[in-house]
Amino acid sequence: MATLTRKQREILDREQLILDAAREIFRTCGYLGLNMNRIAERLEYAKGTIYQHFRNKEEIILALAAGTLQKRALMFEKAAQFPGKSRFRMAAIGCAAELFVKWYPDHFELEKVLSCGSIIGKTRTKLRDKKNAVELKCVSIVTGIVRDAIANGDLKLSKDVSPDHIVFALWSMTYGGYSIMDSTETMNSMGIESGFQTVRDNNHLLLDQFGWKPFSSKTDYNEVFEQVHQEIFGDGPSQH
Amino acid sequence: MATLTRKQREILDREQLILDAAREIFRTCGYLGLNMNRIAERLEYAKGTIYQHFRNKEEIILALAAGTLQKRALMFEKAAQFPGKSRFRMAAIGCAAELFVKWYPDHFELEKVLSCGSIIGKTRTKLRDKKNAVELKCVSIVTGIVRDAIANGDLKLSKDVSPDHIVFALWSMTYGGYSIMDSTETMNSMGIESGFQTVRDNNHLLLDQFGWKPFSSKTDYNEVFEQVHQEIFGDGPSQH
DNA sequence: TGCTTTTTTGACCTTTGGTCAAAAAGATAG
DNA sequence: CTATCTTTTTGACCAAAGGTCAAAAAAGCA
Repeated sequence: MATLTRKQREILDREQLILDAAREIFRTCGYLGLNMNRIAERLEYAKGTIYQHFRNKEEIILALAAGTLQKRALMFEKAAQFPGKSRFRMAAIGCAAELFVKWYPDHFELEKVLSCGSIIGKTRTKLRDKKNAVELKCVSIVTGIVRDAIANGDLKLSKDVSPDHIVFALWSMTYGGYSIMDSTETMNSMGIESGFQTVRDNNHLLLDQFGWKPFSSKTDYNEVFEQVHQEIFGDGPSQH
Repeated sequence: MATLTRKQREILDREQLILDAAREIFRTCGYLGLNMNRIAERLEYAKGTIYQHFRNKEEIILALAAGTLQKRALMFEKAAQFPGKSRFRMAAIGCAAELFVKWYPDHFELEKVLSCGSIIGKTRTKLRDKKNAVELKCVSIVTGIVRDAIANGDLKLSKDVSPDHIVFALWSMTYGGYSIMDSTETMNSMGIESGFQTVRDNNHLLLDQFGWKPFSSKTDYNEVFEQVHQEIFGDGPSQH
């Protein structure tokens, strides 16, 4: 039948409770501190019950990452709707990406754990695909903006550069920059005042070089950033 | 006294044996598959003996990473000595970085594991500092080339850009690109033929934008890459 | 050779991931 | 409302792995 029994709904709700508890534990205790006993204890369920929802803690972590990634996809969607020139919309994506790592700092840690081969290897393909689908969505939103820019003449690509190439470049720069910022001591020895600002600048440098108008010499993209920040993301992370 | 007893030398040598065994196990079984019992068993030592060298498996992984990083520092040193224009020397660094990840693919996996807060947190500051020192060495070699370029006029920086800024940009792009390449399924859905080539291109795009001469429109940097490859790294990874 | 110091060993303990038969709760039929 | 069947929950149990340490073995020394 279409509707769920009361019990079935109860079980479904519990899944979220487990994830909430797990996220909290992961946030404070990290990968090694997160364990099934602790989750069960906190929720006052038996350990076996947790295992009915998730095969192991790695799958819980994967589900957590998929959850925050979903939020990023929503943020990207909102950003892509920023009215105005294509490059402003791309700047809005940059704003979304930056706010995302600031709003959900634990997501980065989740990603790092999941990037380890032997850890992600414990999860089922099916669940990984679910997360990958969300990630692909983020990518395709960005690619869409690039295509729009080409379509309306803001951007003319030389024939050895594709839209995917541009997306890959921005993604590399942003992901790499954030990674270095939060996991390397060496960063502190370098004379970088604000890592976030530098990543922004570098991305705009790239977009200039690709020939995407208007160039950053003509437009103050920090102003655009602030505008996007206020108008689109002014209400902070939405918790639902 | 200055010289070591036979026994002391034996112990010192054993440290390397442990690391060799651990590297092999880590390579094939990853973080979760590496454990003290297995190392001890393989070397026919008691577990307690392993613990005399390393406090836990995380410190072994850290030592392994420091080891390969040392090789990278040596490669960077050789690359920096490439004779010719400053930007060619920088291209040589790019070549070194690319060959490094190809020659020592397990290093990347080590780095990913160590980037997890709760894992790196189990290691002593002293050991982390040792690894950081090597990393800083790599960075300072690159910074040195940037300074040389400025000194001889190949590169004129606008005053809102520092040498560290350039190094950070290149590092972000390269590290980010390699990360995405080897841990994201989404990469496959994108139309990137060769990730390595794209990272190279993107780095040169950046250097062009920073105004570092000669520009990639004037010079075929793939040729420079091949030249560096042959002349400096033609003999493959040196095992010693 | 006998004593002291250093090193090695593996039994032992604890934690944690993971399983499963039995118990409890819930649904259904008479 | 009761008896029966089905689903869900439980926590005792097991195995694997991290980590410790007192006793044994080896090395150094006079």
